Amino acid sequence: MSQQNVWKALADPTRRAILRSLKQESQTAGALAEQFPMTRASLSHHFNILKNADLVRTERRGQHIVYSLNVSVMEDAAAILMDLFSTKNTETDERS
Amino acid sequence: MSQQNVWKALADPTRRAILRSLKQESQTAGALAEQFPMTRASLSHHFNILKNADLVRTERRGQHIVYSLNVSVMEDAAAILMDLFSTKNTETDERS
DNA sequence: CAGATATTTAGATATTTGTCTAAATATATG
DNA sequence: CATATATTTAGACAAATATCTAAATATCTG
Repeated sequence: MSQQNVWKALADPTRRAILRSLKQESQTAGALAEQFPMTRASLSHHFNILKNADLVRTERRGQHIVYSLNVSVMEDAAAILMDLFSTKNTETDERS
Repeated sequence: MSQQNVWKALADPTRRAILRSLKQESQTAGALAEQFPMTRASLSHHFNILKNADLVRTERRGQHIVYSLNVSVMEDAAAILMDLFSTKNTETDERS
């Protein structure tokens, strides 16, 4: 997980909404898809970005794939976020 | 300030580095420009995005323009960020 | 005012991003 | 095995983004 991947993942409102939904309960890709006005293919793209940032995990259950928050990485991410706002300058973040 | 503007502003590593630098002290556009390997025009573009998110403020001082953190909005932004990670689902964030 | 310095704006361009449709893959079940 | 269901992948495309160069604007100073 690169920090940049996390920031990029969080920059999109659909992806933040996915995370908020998963915060309430783990769900299959299909269940998530019903909550968003776009194709399943588009959602799948967002899932990939969230997986790349290590913010969610997947587990196959029969035909379904269950998405859940990767809680420990969410906590890391929160720390990264907060770092930007802390008074001390500790983050070492490569420029692109 | 829309939330989306804040998230987008924070998605770029150069802009996060600008914020970290301003966290230490307010600086002129020129002083900031010396810290980044890109043209002043490109930096100016990033400044605009940060201003749009209301994360920084400007004050003209003679020929110079001094950039500083908009502390209260930075605090708001931190709250927005943390909301995504809290256990309760309170954020109401429009999808694009 | 004229020239120098500081910064922004305008316009061009290459890359990235979000979305779609169509096709592929994986699993379950009759 | 054949078909149905769930999900992902591939490929295309429009819009957004980051960068550059060149020009414009603003201020200071002799």
